[in-house]
Amino acid sequence: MIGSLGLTKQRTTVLQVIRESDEHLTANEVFEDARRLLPGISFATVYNSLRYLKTEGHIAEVRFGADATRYDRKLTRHDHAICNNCEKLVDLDLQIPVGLLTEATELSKFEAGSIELTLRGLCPDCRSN
Amino acid sequence: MIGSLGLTKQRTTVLQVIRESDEHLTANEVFEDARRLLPGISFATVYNSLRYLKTEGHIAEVRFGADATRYDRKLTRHDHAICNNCEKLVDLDLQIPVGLLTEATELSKFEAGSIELTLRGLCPDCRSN
DNA sequence: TTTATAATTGGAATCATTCTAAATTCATAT
DNA sequence: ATATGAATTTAGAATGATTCCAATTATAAA
Repeated sequence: MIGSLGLTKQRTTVLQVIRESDEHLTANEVFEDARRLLPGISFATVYNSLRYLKTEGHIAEVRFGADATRYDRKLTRHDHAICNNCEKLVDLDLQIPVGLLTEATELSKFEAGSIELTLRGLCPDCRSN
Repeated sequence: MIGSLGLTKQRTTVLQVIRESDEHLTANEVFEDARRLLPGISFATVYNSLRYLKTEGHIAEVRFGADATRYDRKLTRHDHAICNNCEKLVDLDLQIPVGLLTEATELSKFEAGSIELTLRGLCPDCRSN
């Protein structure tokens, strides 16, 4: 380990890949990119690292629709818009009214962790076609 | 077909199973229940029926976290709360302010379809333990 | 250094879902 | 009623994402 924080070079590489990408990468895409930086890295390690980085709060997991889980460097709260046609996923920063959060907490009786809004519709590309 | 609407007895059975359940069932759970009502039904047909019923708008699909897709009889817009600990998923009816929808549409440049809010946190059971 | 603990590896295993090809059922026009 | 073509169902194989496992290697602590 490096710096006694559990950040091995494999994990660091996986984290770097996610941080340097603007996309929401799948585990497979992370694997391909990571292998370019660290040729010997195995698929299992990528999965292990993703799990580790997620529980440590370094990355976030996004999953919508039918396809694979995607990973995201963005750690601040944010929302999503997903295209019903091409499945494109974009980030969105909305200001969620406090009242909505309290209402959600009261109705559900949950102890609130995070709140997130998802807009589904047609992305600009799919609108025009 | 029955009534020329594509509602075969297999599809009707699948729909009935979903309508009679209070839970968000996985395809596998739907299969098990459907087989009790219609012993010969196959797994593939359950999947076919789910896809059909979904595109026809008779059921809704819910997917969060890592596990399998779940199906839902509820057709009106609604929100969700998910437990970070036990993954329990509950329905929630919130009134989403119009301003939030317009803001989301403007920022994303999407043509709005639906909007949905997700609260993550600890469910009542997991809170107390 | 030895020793214990944690991480990595490659491959096998699992699980959800889709595909395929053959058999069956259905809708429609005769 | 019957023939014909289209849609549906079926069983099982195939795929794809993810996890598990046992063996090896690296790391941290004594």
